[in-house]
Amino acid sequence: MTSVEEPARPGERERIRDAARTQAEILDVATQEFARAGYDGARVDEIAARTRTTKRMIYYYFGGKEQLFTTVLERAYGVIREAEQQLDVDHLDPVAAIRRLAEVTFDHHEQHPDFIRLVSIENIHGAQHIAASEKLGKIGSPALDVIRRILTSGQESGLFTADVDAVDLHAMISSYCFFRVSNRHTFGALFGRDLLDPAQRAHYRAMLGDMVIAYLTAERTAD
Amino acid sequence: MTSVEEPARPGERERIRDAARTQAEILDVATQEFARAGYDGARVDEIAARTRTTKRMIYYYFGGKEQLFTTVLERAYGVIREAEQQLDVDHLDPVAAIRRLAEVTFDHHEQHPDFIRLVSIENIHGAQHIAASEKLGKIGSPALDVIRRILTSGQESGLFTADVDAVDLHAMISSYCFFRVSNRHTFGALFGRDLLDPAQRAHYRAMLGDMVIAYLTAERTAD
DNA sequence: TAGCTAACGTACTAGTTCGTACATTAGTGA
DNA sequence: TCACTAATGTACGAACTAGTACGTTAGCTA
Repeated sequence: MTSVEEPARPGERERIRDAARTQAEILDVATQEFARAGYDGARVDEIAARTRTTKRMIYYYFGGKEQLFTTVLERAYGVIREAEQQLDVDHLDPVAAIRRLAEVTFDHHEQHPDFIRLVSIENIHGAQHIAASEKLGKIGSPALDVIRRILTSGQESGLFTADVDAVDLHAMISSYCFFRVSNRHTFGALFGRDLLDPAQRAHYRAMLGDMVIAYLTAERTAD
Repeated sequence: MTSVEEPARPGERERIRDAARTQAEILDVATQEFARAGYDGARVDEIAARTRTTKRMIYYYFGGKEQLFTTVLERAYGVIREAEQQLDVDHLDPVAAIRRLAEVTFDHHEQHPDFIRLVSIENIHGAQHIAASEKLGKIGSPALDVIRRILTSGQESGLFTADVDAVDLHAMISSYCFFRVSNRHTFGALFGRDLLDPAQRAHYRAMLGDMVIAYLTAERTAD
């Protein structure tokens, strides 16, 4: 979890009333509850019960279930973006840079299953909350800029032969990482293989990198 | 839709009572409703209202909402399996066969968005309905057998260098095809690109084939 | 330290939703 | 054609659930 709970730094005794802490606590629990049960399956009463505050405060701070979910989404996407901004691969050659990018994406998806579930849920609802959000609409993805730079560099040097742009490549990498987490349960039930098996982790991680590099550098028949 | 409605073959006048037809009609509508709104978002009353029968019959034939969803899933997976059984690529060389397999998978996902949504929903609920289903547990995938054959052939001939088994490759192909449909909305909202844009269809279809072939046939550093 | 307001809690309601008790009839087999 | 049962319709209830009216208080500021 991306818990923002500060366990009352020593010396600073915990106040009874703390708007920021209450909001953060609601968002933490709401994230779990929405990820657990989906939008309609989530219960506002359940979220309230698992915080130190009451349902009243959810409506006081967030307005309603719908806006609460939107805020949960906004915060979850914010975490991703922050992580993407940490990404520094400019010192690597294009092939190594792309592999590194793929690996970081792979790791990040694995480490944030709740985020994956929220995105799946948002897709079931046609991305209506993203559309309704001021914050989520306009902000681009830092990862996309990174991909764009690597891709240009690789294509100019002739290393990369594939006819793709940054968004395409991002979709390719994301689909692999996302599916592994989002479809873990049905895939496991139907094929008897746990895509998140720790023993297989390195294998799947390498597979992604190999796949992307192979695609980008494959010999193409001129067309 | 996989509508099973037989519009009363001429000469055979439509009976008032027809168990098979009633059940099929319920399943058709339930498929749409569950795919539209998710498990908890779906309304039993809404399903009933959109059939020519009543809610009473849903409980009469299926027992309840939960079992109805399970039956909907069973039928949806059945359709996929049937399609996979049509697949005949044994006359093609391994490279062409894999590309054909990828293309058929690509097409099939695109043509059955409701199925994709149902699987996404089932994953949100931890694949509990698949686990509860007698039918869904044991049946393997015909596509897997096909992949297994192609892979063996390609690896024996030295064409394929990648260290993957059939399940891995199936996951790789599925993830690409699945994501394109399942995450269409959030991806579109965030990156301004519709992955299902008809004008881009051929591009994405070729991209998948290129990717898989490149991965399977890439020159490997011996390890 | 007084008072003001943001922050909070309790108790309730209106509407919804899954599920069922009970009554009825179409169609079939003897 | 008669009786029997699978198939069907109506009406209702119990439980849940998002949201709110109203009252209270912690803690800051003048």
